[in-house]
Amino acid sequence: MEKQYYEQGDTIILNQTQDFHIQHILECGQCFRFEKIEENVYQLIAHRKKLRIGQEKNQITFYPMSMEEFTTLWITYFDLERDYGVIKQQLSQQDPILQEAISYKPGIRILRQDPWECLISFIISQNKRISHIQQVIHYLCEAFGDKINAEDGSSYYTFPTPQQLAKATETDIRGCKAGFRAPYIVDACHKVIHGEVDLQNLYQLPTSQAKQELLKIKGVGPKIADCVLLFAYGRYEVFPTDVWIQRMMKIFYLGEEATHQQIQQYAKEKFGNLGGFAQQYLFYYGREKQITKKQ
DNA sequence: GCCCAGGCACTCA
DNA sequence: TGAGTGCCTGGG
Repeated sequence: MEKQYYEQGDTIILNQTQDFHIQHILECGQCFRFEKIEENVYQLIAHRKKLRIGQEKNQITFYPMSMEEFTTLWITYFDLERDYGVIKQQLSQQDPILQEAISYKPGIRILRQDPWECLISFIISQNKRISHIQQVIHYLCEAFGDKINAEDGSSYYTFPTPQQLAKATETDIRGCKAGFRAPYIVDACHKVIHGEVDLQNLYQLPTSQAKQELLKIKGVGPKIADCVLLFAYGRYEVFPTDVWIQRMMKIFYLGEEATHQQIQQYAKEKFGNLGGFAQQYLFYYGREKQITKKQ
């Protein structure tokens, strides 16, 4: 992306609103530690920071933010160097359904999140609504993360590190309303701390091997592994297939009888390295419009 | 009160 | 190997 951002006091202003919509980015189901303050104004906690992101017609503001912090952390986080225009064009060209899904929420971008936080968040996500997932994560952060006092006098909690979370017993984690997922979180802590699953090393591995590593953790199946690969490791060729995506693929492309495997195979052939992006447009579209049968 | 939600593990054929 | 079922919890 061309350099379309500049510093103004303790705010960074981004003049690139074509392929960036803060609501689409945060509410498309890829991340959970955000809060809507008002229309098009959100608070986000990531990288141990809390920031306020506002979007008006032609500009997006990040506050509080220095140019240095923006360039070292947030350009990567928001994937700002990637030209989503090209991706959207490629996907739209081959398919009217995707074209519709993309034009419905054109401002989606795939965030590059912290693998550990992403892993735990998606373990929590099974059988839960987003508000509930957010609640459990909040409890975990409050109980085991660091409390940070912001300059404006407010405070917030960081996402607990594996070491911090490992101090929790299964009972503690159940106390955070994690329910049957509590032992899964304990297992994730154990395997990560003892190096049985090396999250840093996954960056170096081919996607299929990285997936095998993630699957070693209890409570992590193909869907959650794919979500982590996509939202933390930037493996855009994966196609996380949950119930919504399954519905969409059956309704729009493959028919009711299609198996999970056929869906994966079809997505691989059709979307290739853009599978992750296609998935996210389709998912958000389907869920928002509650598409549960052929229109 | 009942049903079910952005899956997974476990069991049993 | 594949299908069926239970799971914490809270919101509709």
